[in-house]
Amino acid sequence: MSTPAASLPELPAGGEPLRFRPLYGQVYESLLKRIAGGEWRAGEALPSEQALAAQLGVSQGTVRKALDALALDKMIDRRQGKGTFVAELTQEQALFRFFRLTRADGERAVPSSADETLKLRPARAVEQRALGLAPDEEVIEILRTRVLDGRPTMVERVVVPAAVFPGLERLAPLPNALYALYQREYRINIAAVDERLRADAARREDVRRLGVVLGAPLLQIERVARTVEGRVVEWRLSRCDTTHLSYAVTLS
Amino acid sequence: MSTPAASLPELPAGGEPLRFRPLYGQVYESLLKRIAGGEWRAGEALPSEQALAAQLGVSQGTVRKALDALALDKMIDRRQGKGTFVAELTQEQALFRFFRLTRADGERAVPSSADETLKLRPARAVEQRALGLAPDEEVIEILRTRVLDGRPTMVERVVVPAAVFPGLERLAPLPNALYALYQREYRINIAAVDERLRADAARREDVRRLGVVLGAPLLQIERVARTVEGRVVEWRLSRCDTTHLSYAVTLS
DNA sequence: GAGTGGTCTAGACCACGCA
DNA sequence: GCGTGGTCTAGACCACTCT
Repeated sequence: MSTPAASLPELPAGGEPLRFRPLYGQVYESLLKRIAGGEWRAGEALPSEQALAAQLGVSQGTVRKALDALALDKMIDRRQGKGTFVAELTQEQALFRFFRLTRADGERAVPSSADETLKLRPARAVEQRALGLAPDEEVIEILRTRVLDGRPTMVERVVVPAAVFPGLERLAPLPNALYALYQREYRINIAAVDERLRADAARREDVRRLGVVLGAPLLQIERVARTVEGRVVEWRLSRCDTTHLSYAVTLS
Repeated sequence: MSTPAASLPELPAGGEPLRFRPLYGQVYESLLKRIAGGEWRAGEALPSEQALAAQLGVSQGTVRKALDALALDKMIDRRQGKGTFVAELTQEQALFRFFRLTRADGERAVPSSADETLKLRPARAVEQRALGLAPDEEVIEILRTRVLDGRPTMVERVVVPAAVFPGLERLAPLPNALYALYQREYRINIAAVDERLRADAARREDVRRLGVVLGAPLLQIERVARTVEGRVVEWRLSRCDTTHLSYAVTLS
């Protein structure tokens, strides 16, 4: 667990001769834990750089470097003249930050949902592996059709551990942006998602939900979503009709 | 053109009341131009921070901030104790940095090429648009089958402006990693690629090259590759059999 | 005007690579 | 042991937001 944080130098590998660990890295970890622990809620301001420096007994420059790293990792928002705030997923950010389907003209399409069903059931083998669950643990399955530009475009199956999201099945109908809900209702912040894409032929369920012909090529996206601490809290399988939309990503 | 650089604050929008521009941003631009202009070749060392600071008449801290930003944008490599070097695409980096196909176990598959053909021909409309070419400009088309784990997996069509890569058609057979070749032979550095993915049914050419059945679902990847200055110098269309591999990406 | 983050400087010291 | 980049500090001043 505990992702080394993209913005920080790599941690020492296992069994090393005890490597150097910079001060600002410790400040980073300390602040990260306090944020994750809920000391400040999403949207709330942290103490000022000066205050944190005094509190932690380090210079302002060191605090600044830790805060810069936290901002790079999207844990906080810094606003000149105002302060430093715990990052908040607005409905809009939650929709677009992890949603890559775009129209041919490059505009992001806004999804809505239809035919949503929720189920509480035991985890399947693949879900156990992906979510790191013990045998017999229960999951909540959300099955829904996503509509873009008025067309049913995507069949989405979302699976989360019931223990992590207790009572989620009673919150239906669910909002469009699940990750904002995770944050608001369960204080769980999705920090990154790993996606695996492949092409697959439409099955009967796809035909029924999307109106495509049997065997039509669909883009299948398998996703696991992780918190800052590296805990996997969601597994998701989406099957998309890419006739009018495509999955856009920039690699650098 | 001139991407504002991911690591720098946003540039003033058009027609603004003349906004503040930090010193380190100017240093960044200055060094970027000197690197792009070939003052130091790929792999060569830049002057030390101290030397640059003296040369530019700013403090070492300001130079450092500019160099940090350049490193973030993968323009330079910094090595403690050694120096600062213009980023170099090794054959391996070039292959993996922009290549997302991975095996089920998460290991990156190493591609090789087969059935390569090169052609010099006028640009088609779609290529003119993507590459920003004038009518009647010529392009070089590379058509090849990519083999992964011993299986023909991908049909790849690479199209580049003939004016940008003069004589490329005489360099066949081309190496596996084209971007290392672009850098070595033409001093063109690919900084980022934009990819658009969709699912499509296998056509006759796919059947012949990949051995899939007609209509089988393929993952189609359309790519444009950009230099640091934002110039699009390559357009690429890949069609992949994702039976044994998938396209993996992390969003954060 | 007070308070915040952002920039810039100058200098000390540390970790690392190499000869 | 020297030169490099990396860390840490202390302080001055600037740009921005709000009252």
